Parts: sequence; C-alpha cells; structure tokens
Amino acid sequence: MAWLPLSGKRTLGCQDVPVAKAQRSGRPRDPGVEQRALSAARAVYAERGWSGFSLDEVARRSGIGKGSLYLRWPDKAALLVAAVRERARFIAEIDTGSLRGDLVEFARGWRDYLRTDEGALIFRLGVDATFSPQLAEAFAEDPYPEHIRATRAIIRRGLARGELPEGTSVALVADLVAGAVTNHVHTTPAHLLDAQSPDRVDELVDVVLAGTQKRSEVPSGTSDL
Amino acid sequence: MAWLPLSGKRTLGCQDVPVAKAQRSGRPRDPGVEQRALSAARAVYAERGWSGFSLDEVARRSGIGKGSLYLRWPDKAALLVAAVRERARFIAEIDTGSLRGDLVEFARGWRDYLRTDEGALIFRLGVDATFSPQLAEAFAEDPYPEHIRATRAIIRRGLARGELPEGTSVALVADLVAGAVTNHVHTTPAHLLDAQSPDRVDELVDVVLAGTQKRSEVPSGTSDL
Amino acid sequence: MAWLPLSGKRTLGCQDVPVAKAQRSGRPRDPGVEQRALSAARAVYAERGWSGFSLDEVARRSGIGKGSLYLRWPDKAALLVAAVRERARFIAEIDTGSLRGDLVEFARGWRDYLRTDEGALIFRLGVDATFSPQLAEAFAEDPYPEHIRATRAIIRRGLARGELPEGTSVALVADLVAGAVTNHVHTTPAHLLDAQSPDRVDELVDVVLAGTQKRSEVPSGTSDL
Amino acid sequence: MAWLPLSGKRTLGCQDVPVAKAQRSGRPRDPGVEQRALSAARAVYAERGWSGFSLDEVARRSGIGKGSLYLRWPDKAALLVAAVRERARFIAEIDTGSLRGDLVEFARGWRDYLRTDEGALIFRLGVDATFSPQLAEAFAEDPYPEHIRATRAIIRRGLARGELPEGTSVALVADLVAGAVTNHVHTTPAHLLDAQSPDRVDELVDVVLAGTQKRSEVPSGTSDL
DNA sequence: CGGTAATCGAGACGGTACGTCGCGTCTTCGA
DNA sequence: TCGAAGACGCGACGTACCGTCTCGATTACCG
Repeated sequence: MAWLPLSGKRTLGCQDVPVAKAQRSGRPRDPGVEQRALSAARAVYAERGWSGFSLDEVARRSGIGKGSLYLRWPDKAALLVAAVRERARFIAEIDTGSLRGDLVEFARGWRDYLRTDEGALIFRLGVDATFSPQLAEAFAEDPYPEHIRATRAIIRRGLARGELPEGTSVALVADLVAGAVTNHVHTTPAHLLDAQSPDRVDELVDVVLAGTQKRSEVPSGTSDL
Repeated sequence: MAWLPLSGKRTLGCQDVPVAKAQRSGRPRDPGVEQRALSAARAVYAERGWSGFSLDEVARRSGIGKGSLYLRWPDKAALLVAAVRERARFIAEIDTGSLRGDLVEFARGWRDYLRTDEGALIFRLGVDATFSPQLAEAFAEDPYPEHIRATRAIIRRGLARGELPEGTSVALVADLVAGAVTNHVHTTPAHLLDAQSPDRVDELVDVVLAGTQKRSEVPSGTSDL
Repeated sequence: MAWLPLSGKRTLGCQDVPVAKAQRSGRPRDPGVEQRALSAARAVYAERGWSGFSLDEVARRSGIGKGSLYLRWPDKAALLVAAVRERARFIAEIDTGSLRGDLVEFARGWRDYLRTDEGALIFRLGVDATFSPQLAEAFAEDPYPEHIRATRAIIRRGLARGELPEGTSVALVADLVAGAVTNHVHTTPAHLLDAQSPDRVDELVDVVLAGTQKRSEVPSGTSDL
Repeated sequence: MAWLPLSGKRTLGCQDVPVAKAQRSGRPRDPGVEQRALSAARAVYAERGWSGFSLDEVARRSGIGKGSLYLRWPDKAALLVAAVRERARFIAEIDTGSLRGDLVEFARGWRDYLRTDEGALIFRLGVDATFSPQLAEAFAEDPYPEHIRATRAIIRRGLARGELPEGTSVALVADLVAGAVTNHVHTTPAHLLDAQSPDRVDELVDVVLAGTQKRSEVPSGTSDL
C-alpha cells in the first residue's frame, strides 16, 4: 500500500496555452517557472496562512515576475489550489487483502494527512469551493475529493469479495468512515489527538463494519420510532 | 423538540465596555448599531464570502462608522463570527424518549440545517477557523460546534438509560453520526440530496447503533472479519 | 521688483473636496500631507526626470500612502503639474519706471528661470499640455503661461505711458521678447549661456524697442518684397 | 524655394549593422520592416503621446516582432526620434534674393509647419529632448533644430550682401525671428491663428529688421530710453 | 546544392510602476 | 462619551510595458 504522488495527466488548474497541440510559436513556457512558483506558494502559505498569502511575496521569493504568474493562473486562489493539489494528490493504493485492513489503512492515512498542513489546506479548499464561485471554478474539474473516491473504491472491492452484505450502500459506508474520521480530527483538540492511541480510528472502522453486518441479520433494526 | 434560536445571554464576542459597572458617562451605546452591523455583516459574507468580506462594505451598507465597529469587535473576523453565530445558535431540545429517535431527529435536523444558508455559513466558518489564526482566536472561547455538543448530550442520555453498552465512547458515536451526516451533505450533489428518500440518514443511524451493539457482543475489536 | 511666489487663491490642481464650503464631516485633510507630497514630487522629479518620476517613489519618500495621493490628484501628471506650479508661480512685480527697464528685467528673469529645473519643467509642461489631453485638462484652467501674461502687462503699461507708438500690437512685442528669450535659452548650448555676458538679452530688448520705434517713423519699411 | 522632404542619405538613428561593409551573411534585413515600424510609431505617438508611447503597441500594430525593433533602435526613444525625424526633415531652400523676402518666407513656412501634425510632433520632441536624458541622447548627434539652422543660413547671406549692419549677431536675429514665430503659434489660440491676416508674421520680421537697422545708427545699446 | 548564419514573427521572462481597494487607526463634528 | 464620516499609512491586488530571451521558420550567401 502507499500514498503515492499521483502520476497525474491533468494540468491541475495551471492554465493551458490556448492552443491544444504542442508548440505554436513564440518562446515556449519554461516548465521550471511553474515548479518554482508552486513550491514558493506552498512555502508562503505554510508560513503565513491564507490571509497572509500574497502573490507579491510568492513572486519576490521565487524570483518570478508577477506577469509570468498571471500567465498561468488567473488569481491567487487558483495558484494556491494548484500548489496544494500537486502535493495533495495521492492514490490510496491500499490493498491489504481484507476490507477491514483496507479501511483501517485508509482511516489512519486520512487522519494523519488531515493533520498535515497540506492535508488541512486541501480539505479547506474543498469546503471553500462549495461556497466560493471563484474557488469552485478552480475546483470544478474534479468535484469529488480524493478521499471520497478512495474510500468508495475500497468498499466496492469489499462488496465484490462478499465481505459486505449484498445491497449495502457504498456511499453510506463511505460517509461513515470518511466523515467520522474528518469530524474526529476537526473536533478533537490537538493535544488529545497526539496522545491518542492509534486504534482510535480502528474502533471506528469496527463499529461501522459491525453495523453493516448486524443490520443484514436483523432486518429493520429498532425501527419503532 | 425544536431548533430554537438561542435566547442567549452571552455577548457572543461583542466586546463589553471596559468598565464593569453599567454606564459610565457620556452617550450610551446605541443597541441598534450592533444589530444593523451583524445583519449587514451576514449579508456581505453571504454575497462575497470570506475573501470578499470587507469592513468598509459593512460600514457603507449599514451606515455605521468604522470607528463604531471597532469599538465593539477587535477585527473583522470577530465581527463575522459574532454575526454568524447570532443566527446559528440553536439548542437541540431533542427528547423523543429513545436514543434512536433522538439521533434520527438530530441527523435529519442537522442535514437540513446544513443545507440552509445559515447552516452553510456556520459550517464554513468553523472550517475557516481551523486555518485562520485570526478566526480561530475569535472562535476559541467556544471551541465545540453546537452540533457536536448536541449529539454528545443525546448519547450521554442514551448511555444513562442503558441503550448503549457500557464503556461505549461518547465521542466515537458522536463522530460517526455527525461526521457521516456532514460528509453526506457535502459530498452528495445537490440534486441527489433533493431526490433522496428521507430515510437515508435513518439508515445511517441504524448502522451506527447496530455497530455499537454488535461490538459489545464480540469480545475483540480486531475480529476475524 | 521681485519674482514673488504668488499668494495664490487658486488650489492649483489639487482636487477640492466635493463640498464647496468649509468642513463637511469626517476627518479633515491634513494640509501637511499636500506640502510633503509636492515637495517630495519636486525632489523625485529633479533626481530622475519625468521618465523616472514614480508615484510609488514619491509615496515612499514622503511617507504618504498612495491612497492619500490619489485622494488629491487624479494621476501622476496632475501631481507633478501641481508640484511644479506651486513653485513656478510668480508675479513679475516689475516696475522700474521705464518700459526698457521693465523688459530687460523681465527678460533676464525669464532667462534665468528657464534654466532652473523648475522653470524648465513648467515650460515643458506647458508645451506637453498643448498635445496631451491628460495634461491639457490639468492645465486647462490657466491657458496662458505666466510669462506671457507678465510681458503683456509690462507692454500695456509702456503703451499707456506713451513709450511705444500708438497702435503697436501688444501681442507682437510680447512674442518678440518672450519668444526670443525662450528660443535663445533652448537653442544655445549650456556652456555658451554660462559664459555669456548679461547684456545678451539686453541687446535683444533694444532691438525690439528700436524696431517698434523705427517702424512708426518709416511707414511700411522695406516692403518691396 | 521649397520645404522639401529631405532626400536624406543619413540613417537617422537607425542602427547600422555592426559591420561596415555591405552584407555579411545570413538573411538580409527587410527594408519594409523599418518603414512599417516608423509609420506605426508615428501613429501611436500621435494618438497617445509620449507617455502612452508603447513599443508593445507599435509591434502589435505593425506586426513586427519586438526583437526586430531592438535590432534597429536601442530603445523606444530612439525609435520615436527616428520616426518623427524622417517626416520632419526639410531643407528651407529659400532664396528670394532679399533678406526680408527670405525671412518672411521662412516665418510663414515655419508658422504653417508648426501647425501641421508633423511640425507639432518634431517641435514637441525637441522640447521633450531637453528634459529626458534618454531622448536627449537620441537627439544629440544633431542638436540644432532644422529651423534654427535654416534661419541662420538666411541671415548669414543677408550679412554677406550687406543688408544688415556689420557686427550684427546672427544668433540674435535668428532667436528673434524663429522664437517670435514659435511663441506666436504656441500662445495664440487656434481660432485666432486661423482668422489672422497672413501679414502678422510679416510685421514681425519688419520690426526685427527695423530694430537692427536703427541700432546701428544710435551708438550705445544701453540707450537713454 | 546543402550548410551556415542572420533575420523574421511570436511571445515568455524578470522587473517595476500603475491606479484601486481594504485594513485598522486617527481625528474631526454634532448629538 | 458615542456615533457618522472619512483621512491616514500601509501593502496587496491584477494590468501594462520595458528590454531581453528563446523558439521555429525563412532567406540569403558561401562553399
């Protein structure tokens, strides 16, 4: 298993030159500029946060002209999205053989990732994107966050192997696992998260799995409301 | 039961006058100013989001001098937090008698609330607060979001009534229910949410309850699954 | 006699606050800002010329925010015009008693003034204003350059005293004196101007006066063309 | 006599290829490029003035690469000087036989030329050059404006023919005639210039000639007037 | 006739200034 | 003293140009 940087084919928000095919005319864009910009953007963001995230500073630090930045990204939000996504991209190449193993692996990875600067940012960007038209556009190409996609794939595999009762909703299980972990990280004070035994999220997965199992046995639960 | 606007006595971030005793001297503060400011702040935030949230605009719209705003809130983050919280406050006076009933009630209410403008605001603000030190500080006095507090209260009552196995972690169940609902709302496209049968969240609660039940039967969490 | 700074009543391009009468409301403009700005503008212009004249630099040097500058002048041209005019204003309070004395006084003063940084600028601004709509607007309130007005006044006095033949065109004499001096300064290399005896411009005046005198004697000159 | 466009052999600021001898190797320069560039430069300068004179715009309009422009002129000032001079060049081939005739011819021509777009351009450029070191350098090779040279030649001829008293300063007379005409054009509102009888400048010349004549009669310049 | 070398249009590059806008503070008047 | 108004210093925004550079394509000559 691994959190691998995505060998992505997508440009990730970095504006393509209008022409589709190879080089058109004029001096070609220096690919190094893009890399330096994204790296400087991450550095500035890490130091000063979003409110202190200034394109002027990115330009100053990377030695890139502002013009060249605006040639690639339409505004500072887009640059930040690209910068963070580049690193945030991973494919949960999780395959322990069992559903539980996969989910535990995922839950731990996601928890740790969320506590990372990059993870925190990508998550928040996802939320902001729901609200900000500006950000939403930058995010539009890829509406489903990576972690949601990853969980669903794992669950589908489990279903195929018969580890989950037939008819179990993939989305439902995914919401439970990913949502619970996210909620956990965002509502637990940092010092408690640090102190916490690693099996906190394991328990979480167990409850979910037990729940789906049990429900298939007792048809309609305590539905006497 | 009800989602009641809190008849709060708390000042909610609105700075008290330095002197402890009531009025000191000079012209007393106009209470209308506070209301107009908060209302204008909500309007601006809704229209332009955090990055476009400008105190100058709030002042312009409400006809309040910037001085008067800074007399009450230390910076624009504090004003926004106060503005959103004022409306967002509710107490889940949920008491159906059974744990499942309460949780289902809560899950439905939270789901609907999240899709509300106000709910979206408070949720986003919470996320923003995780990242902006400025906002975080404004949030610090009251770190736990309302919905988390509400869920925990419900679960504690259930534990007391013996509806949950002894030793069940309150935080864990709360994370599962609240997190799953939140995740559900934010990762499901709007049109699917609309079309969805109301018992989507009911199922969710059932799985969680079944999970906690089952786990108490099988000794070890790291089962043979 | 003297080249006196004009005790001007005009605001000279510094934008008035919209309201006509005294103070309206809000914090009043700091008059010191205007002074510091104009002075810094002159300094920057002197050092770097028009092409290096940067508002950013003026702001930096004077410790004034760019916002405050743009509150007063619509663009950098207007600021420079104001800065230069403030110093350039003079009233040729020339009154030696005789026409020749006045004209000589004026011619010397104008020659020396033109060789000044400020004088050179005001002259060039006047020329540029003939061509640039932007500058023209800034200059519009005062189409006649100061030196033209001054010369005409002197000549009119001379006419009144009978020192010039009746019917002599004021404009014609003014063009001759002011134009010749201007042309002289702008076409003579600097080192020659420095070396030159002061009576160079005196001669000039004498030729003009002699010419007007003679023409009144011999009706139509050598008009045999 | 005539105001002839100069059939100039001079390169006029257009940089020679470093090698003295004709063509070295490689593709020869396209002569059309130079013409298109100068013409576009004049158009841009006429429309937007010096401050709005942008090489990018010249390149865009003429369809010439910026590289090709910098191959020919070292900077935008040089391009502009070349562009304006190309059209502005004339040789005052004036020879009516008499000094007065020549001067009147010159004065009329200069007056009309100044009111021309081209004349205005070259005049303004000359003034700008006095102030912008960049422009001045571009002008340096040819410091005396065409009209000054022309007047001086005329006057020298007059002196040689004995039409002026011996010892009369050529520069002085030239300043008077050329300066007065220039001043006249630039300080008289356009509608008055239009309405004006053509002999306005004739008078001017007469005064100057009369003045020089008279002065030779009365011994001391510093007369008793 | 193929190679070499300069030119051509195009446009990216690092900079710097533009003119605008917002923050949080300050300073006035009138209530 | 508060409240409205708005000036203040600061600094980021996104745009436009400068003068340089690097592309591929073109066009002469030279061997």
